[in-house]
Amino acid sequence: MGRPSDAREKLLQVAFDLIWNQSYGSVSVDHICARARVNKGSFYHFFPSKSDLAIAAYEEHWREKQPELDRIFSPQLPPLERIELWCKYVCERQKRKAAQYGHVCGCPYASLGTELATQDEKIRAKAQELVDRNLRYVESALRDAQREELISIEPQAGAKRIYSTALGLLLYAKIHNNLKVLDELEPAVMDIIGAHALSA
Amino acid sequence: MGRPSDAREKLLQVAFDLIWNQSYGSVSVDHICARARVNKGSFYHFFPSKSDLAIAAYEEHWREKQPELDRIFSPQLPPLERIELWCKYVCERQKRKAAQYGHVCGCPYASLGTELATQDEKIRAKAQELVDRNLRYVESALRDAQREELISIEPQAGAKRIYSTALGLLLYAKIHNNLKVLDELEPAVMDIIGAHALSA
DNA sequence: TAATCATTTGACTAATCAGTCAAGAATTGT
DNA sequence: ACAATTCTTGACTGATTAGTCAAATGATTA
Repeated sequence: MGRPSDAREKLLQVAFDLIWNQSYGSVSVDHICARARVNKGSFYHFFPSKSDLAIAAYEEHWREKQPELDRIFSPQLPPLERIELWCKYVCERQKRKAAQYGHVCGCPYASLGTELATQDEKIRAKAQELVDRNLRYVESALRDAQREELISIEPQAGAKRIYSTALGLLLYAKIHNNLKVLDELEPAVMDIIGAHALSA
Repeated sequence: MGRPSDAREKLLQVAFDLIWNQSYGSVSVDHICARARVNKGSFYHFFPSKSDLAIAAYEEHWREKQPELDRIFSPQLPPLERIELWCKYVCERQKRKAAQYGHVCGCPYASLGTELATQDEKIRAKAQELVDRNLRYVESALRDAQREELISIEPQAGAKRIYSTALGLLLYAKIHNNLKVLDELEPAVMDIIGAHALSA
C-alpha cells in the first residue's frame, strides 16, 4: 500500500477554504501548500493542476455537506418546512463564516463559478453541477408540496426562482458585506411560494 | 497643456471589457496595455495601481451607461413600464455580450464585486456603490408606482428584491452559460410586483 | 530481511506578475 | 524660438507564478 498520507485531504480542505474566503485567482498553489503544510511536489503528486484541485476540493466539500442537506430536506418533514429550514441553514452558515473571517463570503459555488465561468469550462461545468444538485432538493420539496396541493407553482420553475433569489441575496450581501441582507431570504422565498399558494 | 493623449481612455475601455469578460485576477496589466496599445510606463503615468485602474474603469463605464438608464427610467413613462423596459434592456445587453464573446458574462459589477469583495475593500465599496446606484432607479420607479396606488409593496424593500432577483438570475445564467435563463427575469420581477399589486 | 510502492523533499525552471525609472518626444503658452 | 508641461518609451527589478523532477523516505507485504 506504500506510504500512508493525509496530504490529499488536507489540500482539499485548505483549498476550499481559501478559495471561498478569497478567490481562485488570488490563492496560489504555494499558499495552499504552505497552509496545508504540504510540499509542492506532494501537491503535484496528488493533483495534475491547480484547477483540478479546485474541482476536487469542491466535490469533496459537497460530499461532506450532503448529509446535512439530506437531513434538511428529509421527506419526513412537511415540504414547505424543508424550504424554511433550508433558508435558515443558509443564513446561519453565512453568519458562522462571516464571524470566522470578518466578511460575508457568499455562496462558494457562485464565487468560484462566476470568477471562472468564462475562463475554465471544466470549472464552470462543476459549478453548474453543484448548483443543480442543490436545486434538486428545492425542486423535490416543491413537487411534494404540489402533490399535497399546497401550491400551484410549477416545481421546476419555482425551484429556479427560489434558488436564484438565494444566489442573488447572497451576492448582494457579499458585495455590501452585510449579513442583514439575508434576513430577506426567508420572506422572499416564502412570497414566491405564497404567491402561488392555493387558497383553501 | 502638454502632450495630448487618449491612452487613459483606451485603458479604461479595454480594462472594463477584459475584466468583465474574463476576471480581475486573470487579466494582467501587461494584457491590458497590449490590447490598448499603450506602454506600461504610460499605464503607471495615469494610474497608481491595477486596482485603481479597475475602479476608474468601472466608474467610467457607469458614466457612459447612465444616459441609457436615465432614458429607461424616465419619469415620462408609467413606472411599471420603466421596470419592464429595464428587464428587457438587461436581457438584451446580455444577448449582445454573449454573441460577441461566446459566453454569458453576467453582471459586471457583481463579477468584479464578488471576486474581490473579501480582498480589496476599495473595490468592494465601488461595486456596492454601483449596485446601489442601479437600485435607486428601481426604487424610484416603485415609489412612483406606489404614489399612483398601483402597488402596495414598500419601494425600498421591493427594489432590493427585484434587484437581487436580477443579480441571481444573471449569476445563474453565467454559471449555466445559458441565455434562456434570463427569459425568467421579467416574469419573476413582475410577480414580485404583482404579488403586491392593488386589486382595483 | 528484502522488495515494492506511495509519498516526501526541496531545489529547480521558465514564464509572468505588478510596479519603477530616466531619458526623450510632442504639445502649448510666451 | 524657448520654456514648461504632459505623455511616451522600453528596459529594468524583484517577487511570484504554475509546474517539474530525481533522489530520499517510510510503510507494507512477501
